[in-house]
Amino acid sequence: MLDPSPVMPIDAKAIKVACSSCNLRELCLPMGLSSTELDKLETVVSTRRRIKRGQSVFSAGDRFTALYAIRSGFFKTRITTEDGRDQVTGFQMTGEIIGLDGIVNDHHSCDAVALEDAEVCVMPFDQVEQLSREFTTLQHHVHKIMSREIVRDHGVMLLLGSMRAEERLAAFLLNLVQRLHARGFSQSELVLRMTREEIGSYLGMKLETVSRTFSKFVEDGIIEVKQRYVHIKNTAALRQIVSNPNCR
Amino acid sequence: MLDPSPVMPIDAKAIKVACSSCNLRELCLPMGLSSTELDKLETVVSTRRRIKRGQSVFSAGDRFTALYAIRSGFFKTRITTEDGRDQVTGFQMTGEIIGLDGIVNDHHSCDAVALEDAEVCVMPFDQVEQLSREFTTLQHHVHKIMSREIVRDHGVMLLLGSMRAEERLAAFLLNLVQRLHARGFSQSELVLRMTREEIGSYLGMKLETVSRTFSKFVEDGIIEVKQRYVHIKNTAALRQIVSNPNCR
DNA sequence: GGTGTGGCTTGATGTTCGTCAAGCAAACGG
DNA sequence: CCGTTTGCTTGACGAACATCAAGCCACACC
Repeated sequence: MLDPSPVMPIDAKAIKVACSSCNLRELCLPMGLSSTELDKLETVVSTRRRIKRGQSVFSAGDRFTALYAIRSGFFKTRITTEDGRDQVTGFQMTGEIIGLDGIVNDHHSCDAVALEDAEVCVMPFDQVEQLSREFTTLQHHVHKIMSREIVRDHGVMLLLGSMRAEERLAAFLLNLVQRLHARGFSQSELVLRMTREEIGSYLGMKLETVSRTFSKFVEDGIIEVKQRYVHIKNTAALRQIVSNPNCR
Repeated sequence: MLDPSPVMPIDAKAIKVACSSCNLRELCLPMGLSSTELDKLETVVSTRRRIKRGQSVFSAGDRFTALYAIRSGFFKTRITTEDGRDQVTGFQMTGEIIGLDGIVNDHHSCDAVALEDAEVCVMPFDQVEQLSREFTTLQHHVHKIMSREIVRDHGVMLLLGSMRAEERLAAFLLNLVQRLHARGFSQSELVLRMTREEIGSYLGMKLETVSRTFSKFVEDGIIEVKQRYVHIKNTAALRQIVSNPNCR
């Protein structure tokens, strides 16, 4: 009910956002909302933040205040233990929501690092909660986003707990290319935004093993690799590898 | 606003539930709610279900209708792939909420199997959503429960992605005993409700390795094991194992 | 144009854990 | 009570992956 303009921070980086004209609205939080609901949502998503490559949107320990919708760019989320262990818990791209980990303890438990220059929409969580008390659609959508994250994580557990190196990498590539395709990119070509080491951390293997497995796929004619560029020549073969535990 | 009595199913297993007198209310959904909010919640949590050992509360593919609060008993959740792979994604005990995986696709993506005779409170999700539009506290609490699950899953990824067998089992035992202690049980003794194979599936190792690792801990005088019964003699040593990646 | 530097590849070797197999203990059911 | 089943333990062996090491490639920066 309140006009957002007077409370907007005077910040060169704070840009008025218009979800209704955002070309990500079918991927992002506004999915399925009516136009009046969209109008209200825009008062919540009032600012954007630019993140330079290597910088974090938030870090473990930071106070939780907002969720972030990725407008452009590519992120990794990562947890670190006191004893210096590191685990990449996910890679996020355009239209995906990050920050859900912070809700439970009012502080974030992981870092969200930009793997390339990026831009996010800031969604103050108390306002998201308030609005989702008004709009059933939004409420339900927020629940779905959280549930999706849980289901995704279970999939990663399956991968880490029961797959071998080749299966993991094949599943990883298929997942990436599928998500990119949903965003209008090629089904068969992609540019990795992360290092072999980051892939390895996510997949529970060492960077050397990641590299060797890439080489193996190239030898088998399944993919072409040139540094970060990957061309998937045989999607079916990758699927085969994932779904055939006993192919040795 | 509606009296629940006339719509209560006439079912011997449907018992009127009273969250306000439930001794789990500090663990379960009602946490932090005022007494008037509690009264309302009771109209939502109108039935209980008894689950026999080996039976499922829900299975992958089942239509999602409700969340379940565990009143008594011990569960595992498990996902299965078409090619027959199996992954235990968690073990749940008294006061914990299961079923969150079902929200995103209106169908469950995992099975929730009782590892002993159990009883759950059925919480129809549309009613939970309705009530959490009325009560900020409940809304926020639901969000926290989902966020907690996400953070927990990230912890499991860390375990699966970067720990070795001994570290995994040590972390697992510490986690179990800590959760049991929060429920009033011993800090040093526990009875496992799951088989070695189920532990192995959860921890991404084979049952033989689980068994060998138990034996190793026994040899080192860290624990005593008699079948499912485990006595932790040296909690510090277990912690040491978890937090010392380079202890070889 | 050299010269770092970070990221990647590849080889040789070692360790951890999985696999296969056998045997035992506890629980169950006639 | 005995036979059967299920779960657990232990050993021998092998496969998969980690580790260590060397060298290469692409790219940024003087």
